[in-house]
Amino acid sequence: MSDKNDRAETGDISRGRPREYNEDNVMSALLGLFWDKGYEATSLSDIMTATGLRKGSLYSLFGGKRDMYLKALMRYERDYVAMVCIMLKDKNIGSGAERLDQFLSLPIKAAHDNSDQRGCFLCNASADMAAHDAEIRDFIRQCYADMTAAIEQAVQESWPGGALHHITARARLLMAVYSGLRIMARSDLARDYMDSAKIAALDF
Amino acid sequence: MSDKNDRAETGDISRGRPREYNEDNVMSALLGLFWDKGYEATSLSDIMTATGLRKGSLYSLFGGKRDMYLKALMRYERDYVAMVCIMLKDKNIGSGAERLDQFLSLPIKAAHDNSDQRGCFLCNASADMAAHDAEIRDFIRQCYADMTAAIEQAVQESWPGGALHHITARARLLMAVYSGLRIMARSDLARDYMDSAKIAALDF
DNA sequence: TGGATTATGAACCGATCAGTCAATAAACAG
DNA sequence: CTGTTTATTGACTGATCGGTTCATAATCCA
Repeated sequence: MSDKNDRAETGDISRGRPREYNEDNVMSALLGLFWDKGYEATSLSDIMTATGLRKGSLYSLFGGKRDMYLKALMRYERDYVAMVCIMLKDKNIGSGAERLDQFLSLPIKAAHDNSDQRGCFLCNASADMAAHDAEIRDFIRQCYADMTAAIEQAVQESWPGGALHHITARARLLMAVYSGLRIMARSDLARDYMDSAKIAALDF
Repeated sequence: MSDKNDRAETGDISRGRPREYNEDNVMSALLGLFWDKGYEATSLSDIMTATGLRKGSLYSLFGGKRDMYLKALMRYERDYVAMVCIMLKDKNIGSGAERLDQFLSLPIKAAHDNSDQRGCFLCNASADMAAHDAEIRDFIRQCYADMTAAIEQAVQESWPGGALHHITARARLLMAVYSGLRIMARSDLARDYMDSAKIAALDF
């Protein structure tokens, strides 16, 4: 629940009473909640029990509930989106085609190997908050753009001699397939459905 | 606001005070609200103002808010999903390939010709409610299955001699692309992004 | 005209919502 | 020790939540 050595760990030398919590754990709990339940269905009391913090601490750390959501989304970008982008661009992992296969396997592994029905928080947030919050919408759009650019690198590698506009288009297609599978996974989409959609997307 | 002739219109011969509203209009308003804002963000008072009905009438017509949502989803199925399925199967409209083109044009037309950022209510509901409501999840899954079957017919027509498992896989792929574009459209995805994803999905 | 039946509207309900605040506690500096 | 700073806590706020109840209104049938 509390890390008394937070200050020592982080090298924080600020005065006053030290924090009893670890901000990283708080952010993880916050992300888990919003990822699973979305914005409105997550209440402050849910957040209090999940983080172990009281409102006073939460509101000294965040500006409000919406700010908590945005920060959770930013953490998702840092911990998940960025890692996927790195994977898609890392030639040490495998060929371009292999990395694309790994990319489209993510929704399947999550849903059926890990029984994780939460889908992709980015996609959920797009459905949930994007249409009514400009700042969140813009952040999501940037994440999509980053992922698409990373996909494009893998596509380019897997398609020597492909025209640039074809490569771009194919990357966008794969981004859409990924998002679609992630959203459909929330409805318990069967594994063989996802498998064959993946195969069709990669058989090219 | 009210249709005094509702009874005459519908041929309703029930006794008692006649309804002052048209159930079809109420369902349209309900669908519009949940489609745009999702379940939790839509309040009873939103529903009252949009439908013009008071809680008394609403709760005599529905079992509760969640029931209103499910009925709205069923209406979406009837008015949108079913029509898309018919279009995908109707040979009078065009070739299989042409119908698939029309199908993947739906997200683009909605988002950019009609400036409709609501996406697909089915996809939104999958992100919003499916993970925590079994009945809604099953209904959504059935809608996906119906759409996929309709897509499969058009794919089969556009791909004479294609092996059945390839046709099935391709239909599932196109269903995922559609869902992905619909979800990404909630974040104001650029038209040329959607266009090229569509072209890549159909260039086969 | 007088039940019987159904719909409507407004008041009302306890619960919960996000958010605030002031008292208290725990650290450091002097 | 005292004073300063920051963190934690729990009580409190007004608003709103989904839902209920009941008197009244409007229709049909007899």
